[in-house]
Amino acid sequence: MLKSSARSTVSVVRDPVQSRAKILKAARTEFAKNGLGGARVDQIAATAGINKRMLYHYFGNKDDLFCAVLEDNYAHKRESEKALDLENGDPVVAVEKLIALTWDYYIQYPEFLNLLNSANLHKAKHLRQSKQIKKMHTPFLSMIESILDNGVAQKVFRSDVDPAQLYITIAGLSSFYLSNQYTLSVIFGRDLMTPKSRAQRLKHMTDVVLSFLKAP
Amino acid sequence: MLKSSARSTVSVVRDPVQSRAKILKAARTEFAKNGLGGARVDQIAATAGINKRMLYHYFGNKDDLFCAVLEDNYAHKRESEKALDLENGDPVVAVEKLIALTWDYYIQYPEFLNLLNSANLHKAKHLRQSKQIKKMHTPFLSMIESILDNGVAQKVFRSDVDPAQLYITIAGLSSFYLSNQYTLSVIFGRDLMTPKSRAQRLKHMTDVVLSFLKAP
DNA sequence: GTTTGTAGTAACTAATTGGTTATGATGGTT
DNA sequence: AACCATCATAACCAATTAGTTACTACAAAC
Repeated sequence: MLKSSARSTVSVVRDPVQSRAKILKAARTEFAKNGLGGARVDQIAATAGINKRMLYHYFGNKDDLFCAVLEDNYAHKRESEKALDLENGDPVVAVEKLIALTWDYYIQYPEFLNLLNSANLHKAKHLRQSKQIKKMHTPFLSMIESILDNGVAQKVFRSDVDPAQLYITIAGLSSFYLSNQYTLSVIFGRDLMTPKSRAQRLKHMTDVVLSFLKAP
Repeated sequence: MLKSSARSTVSVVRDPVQSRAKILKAARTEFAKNGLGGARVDQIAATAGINKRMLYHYFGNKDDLFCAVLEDNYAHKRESEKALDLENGDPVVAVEKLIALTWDYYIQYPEFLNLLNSANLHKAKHLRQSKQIKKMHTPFLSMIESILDNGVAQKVFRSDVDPAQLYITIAGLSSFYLSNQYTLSVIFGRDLMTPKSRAQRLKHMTDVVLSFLKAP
C-alpha cells in the first residue's frame, strides 16, 4: 500500500528544543482550560503548531504529557519562591510577603490552580510517578520553618505552629477565593475580582494569618 | 428500514420519579469522579441502570444534566446547614460549630468539592443558568451575619468583619486541605487523612478563625 | 560519503462519544 | 373503551478521539 510522501521540496526546520517547549506550553493551556478528561490532544498539537505525531514522539501519551506539565508547573512556582529572601529580616514582614507572593502568583498564573485541581481529581497519580516533586518542596517548608523560628525567638509569634499547617492555610485562603471566584460571584452577586475586592481579600487574609500567629 | 421492537412480553415498570433520581445520583458520582469533560454519558446510564435515551428525555443533554447535578449538590448542602441553629447562643460556639459542620460535610460528601471545582473550571456557566442558586445562599449569609453581630454585641468579636469574607475563609481552610490531600500528601510525604491528622487540622482551623475574630 | 539516530509529515484506524430514530408499552383521563 | 402524553427500549449514526503506520529528511558521527 503506497502512501504519498511528505513534501520534499521545502526544507524542514528541525528544532527539538523549541518543539518540546511549544507542546508543553500548549498542553498547559489546554489542560488548564478543560481538565485532563476534557483536553484534546489534537487541540494541543494544533495550538503548538506541530504535528500530533511529534507530541507522542516527545511525551509518549496523553497522561505522560499531563505529568510533564505538572512537573513544569511546580518547578515554575518554586522558581518564583526562590527569588524571595524571607529567612532573614522581620518575621511579620516575611509572612506578609509570603501571603502576597502566593496570592499574586495564583492571580498571574491562573492555570496553576486549575492544573492542581485536575491533578487531585485523579488522586495525584500522575505526580506520584515523579521523583523530583517531593524534594522540590523540602527547602520551601524549611523556609517557612525558619520564619516561624525567627518570630518565636523575637517573641512575636506563638510557638506551637506546624509549618505544613501554615502553608496549607495560606495557600487555601488564596486558592479557594480565586479558584471558586465564578461560583462565589454568582452566589454573592458581586464581582470578586475588581481591584478593590482583591485588595480587601489580601488584607483579610493577612489579618487572619497574623492574628493567629501573634495570638498568645 | 425495519427495526426490532422493544420486548413486549415482559411488563415494563414505569417509575419516573425513581428513574430521575437514579440518573441524578449516577451522574453526580460520574461527574465528581472524572469531571465534566471526562464523564461519560454511557457510563452514567449504565450505573443508573436506565436506558441512555431516558437520560436525554429527562435532562436534555450532558450540560443540562451537569447543571441539574450542581443544583442538587447545593440544595443538599443548604439542607444540612438548615439543620443547625446557630443564630442564638454563644457566638464562639456557633463559629466552632460552623467550622466543624463545613469540615465534616466536605469529608462526608467528597463529591461536593469535586463538582464545585468542575463548575468553576467552566467559569460557572452552568450555575449562572439557575435562578434558585443565589437566593438559596441569602439566608446562610445572614446567619453568619447574626453570629458576628452577637459576637460584637457581647464584645468577644471585632466589629469589622465581612460575613462573605469569613465564609470564604472557613470554606477555603477546609476545602484546600481536603481537595488537594493527594498532591499535598505527596509533597509532605505524610498521610493527611488519618484520624489524628484530621483532628489536628480541625483544631488549627478553629484556632485561626477564632484568633482573627477575637483580635482587638 | 555513507550510515544512523532523531525530527518531521500525512494519512489512517479502531474505538468511543454525545445524541437520535424508530418503535412500543403504560396508565390516568375523558 | 378509546385517547394520548409520558415512560421506556434497542439499534443506529455522524463526529470525534487517542494513538499508529508508513514514509521522508536532516545532521552529525564514522
